[in-house]
Parts: sequence; C-alpha cells; structure tokens
Amino acid sequence: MSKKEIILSKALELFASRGYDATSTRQIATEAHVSEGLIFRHFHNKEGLLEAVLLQGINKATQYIEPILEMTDPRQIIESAICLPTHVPIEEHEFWKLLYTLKWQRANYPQEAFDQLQQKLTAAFESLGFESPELEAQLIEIYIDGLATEILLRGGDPTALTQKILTKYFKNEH
Amino acid sequence: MSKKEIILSKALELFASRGYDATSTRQIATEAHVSEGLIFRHFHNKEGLLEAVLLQGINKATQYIEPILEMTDPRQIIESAICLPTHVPIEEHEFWKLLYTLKWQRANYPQEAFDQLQQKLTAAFESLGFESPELEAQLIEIYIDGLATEILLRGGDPTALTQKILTKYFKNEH
DNA sequence: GTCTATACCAGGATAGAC
DNA sequence: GTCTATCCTGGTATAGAC
Repeated sequence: MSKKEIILSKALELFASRGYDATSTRQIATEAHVSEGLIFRHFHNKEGLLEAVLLQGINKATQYIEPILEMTDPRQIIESAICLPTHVPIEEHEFWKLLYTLKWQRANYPQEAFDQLQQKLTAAFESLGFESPELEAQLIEIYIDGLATEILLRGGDPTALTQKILTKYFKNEH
Repeated sequence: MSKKEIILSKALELFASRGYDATSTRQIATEAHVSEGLIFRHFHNKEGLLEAVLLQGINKATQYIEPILEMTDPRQIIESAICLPTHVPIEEHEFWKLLYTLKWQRANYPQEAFDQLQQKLTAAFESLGFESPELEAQLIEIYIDGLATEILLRGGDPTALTQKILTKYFKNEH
C-alpha cells in the first residue's frame, strides 16, 4: 500500500467513526504514520481528501447495484433491492455510516447509483402492472434506508425485518 | 425574550442550517447581538448549549406524539403515526434536520418519545391480530423516517407517498 | 446578568529541504 | 514523494469589571 492509499484508508476510518468535521488532518497524519504536509500534497485540502474517500467508496457501492441493473426478471429486481443492505460486509459499515451522515449535512452528496436503481425499480413495478410504479419504487428506497439504519445505527439483525418486507411483495412464495 | 432565550433560538437556527461543528460560538454571539462570554456563563460550554437546544426541541416534539399515546382505536393510532411527518410546520423543519443529522453522528441522541410511540404501535398491531406486531411497528417507524427524509431533505410533497402507505393498511376504506 | 479583553490552543495550510 | 518546521487564523473558554 502506498502512503497515499494509507492516508485514504485511515481518513475513511476516522471520518466514518468520528465524523468529518471532528477529525483533524493532524490526527489522520499521526494515525497513518505520515507527515501532515503529505496529505495536502496529495489531496490539496481537507475537502479534497473527503472527496477522494467518497469516490473510492462510491465505486465499491456501484458494484452492488450494477448486477441488479442487468437483471430482467422484475420480481428478482425488487427482491435483490430489498436484500441489498443485508449483503454489506461489516468492514464496510463505517463507510456507509459516513455516507448517511453526509446525506444529512451536505447538499451535494453522490447518489447517481441510487437514482439508477430507482429507475430500474420503477420499470419493474410497471411491468408487473402496479398502479403507481414511481411511488412503489420510492417505497423500496425507504425500506432500504430503514434496513440500513437498523444495521448501521442499532447494530441489529435485519433478517426478520427483511423477510417481513419481502412478504409484502411475494406473499405466496415465501 | 431574555438574552438567554435569544441565544437559544439563534443557536438552534445556526446549528440546524450549518451543523453543530460548523457553527462557532463567535457566530452565535454576533447574530444574537450578545457577547460571547454570556453564552458560556449561561450554558457552561458549547456542548451544553447544544443540549439546551435539543431539550427545547424535544419538548415540542413530544407534544406531537402525546395525543397518539392517548388514543384507543388501533387503526387511528397507526394512521396518526404515519401522518405524523406531514403535520410538522415548515418553521420546525430546520430543527428536525438537526435532529436527524445528530442521530447519525452522536451516540446518545434523545429518542424516548419515539420509543413510547413504538410500544403504542406494537400494542395496536397486536390488538388487530397481526402476526408479528413488533416488526409491524418497526416498519411504521421506517415509514415515518422515510417520509421525514422526503420532506426535510428533498423538500418534496409527501401526500402521495403518505396515501400510498396508508392504503397498505386500510385498503378498503380510503 | 452582561460586556470587554484576552488567553490559549488546535485547526488547516504552506515553504523549502531532501 | 516525503518530512520538518512554521504560519496564521479562528475556535473555545476564562477573568474581571460593571
């Protein structure tokens, strides 16, 4: 791992656990065993470091959503979307916590990937003949956020809740 | 309004719009037309000021939930809970934004009122004969959060979504 | 209760050597 | 690419007079 990568991973870790504002570049440098100046050489300023951290995470996140975008069976699309939160490995939890925090405190947080998922879901509900596909897709997004909150914030086991939600859509099959 | 109250209301306004960390006591003092020292006389430190701001807001929030806690008709309880977010007046939006932000970045954020609502909802679902009342109550909480997000973050009109959710529970009546 | 003045430190950021 | 040293600002907080 290059020093640049070490900085990036330590920054993610600290931003996620303490928050962006509460984390100083000093701290990051110390924990990464790197001089503070190096951070600014590589990322220009603190904001730039945050953006790099986000970009890195977003790429990982897109990999979850991409497979769904390629599916054709509407039921499989909906089910996969709902189950999305349960497939996030523990080592990525901190990153997602950071993302949800930023969602509430920064206007321009990245969410293109989710918009694509939203469209895919709308199409899926449409092809299943639902009355208001956009609203149904929006509801799925709400379920995803709710499950994510349960996992990331309360550290709870989401399987029971996930099952419950699934039965709302696939009553006779599960 | 006493100077203490002016400080409190300005602090709420600034914490909510810019965030807690990003707001300096300097700024609060200036905008409240008050010396900075006075803030620390009244609230000991910045953290104490935040707590006072929260306490004030929580009291207001409890007033929304209390009427529901006194209801007896289970259907009315569920419906009222779902409609909760639509009844928050615009001038309180900033406060709720602050609360949702803190939910993600502070461990001990106040939520007793919501826990009470949760219990009331569980009892309501139980009396209606639902299979897993706890999970159903948790789902309502997720809906509330989802609707709040729609209103506070995207500034969207939640009525269509609220109606959609209501039909999930009261299909034949609406 | 309130203000003025001030201490003091930590934050982000830069310069320059290697 | 990396480190050392340093700057400067602005942040929280206190002391003491009124």
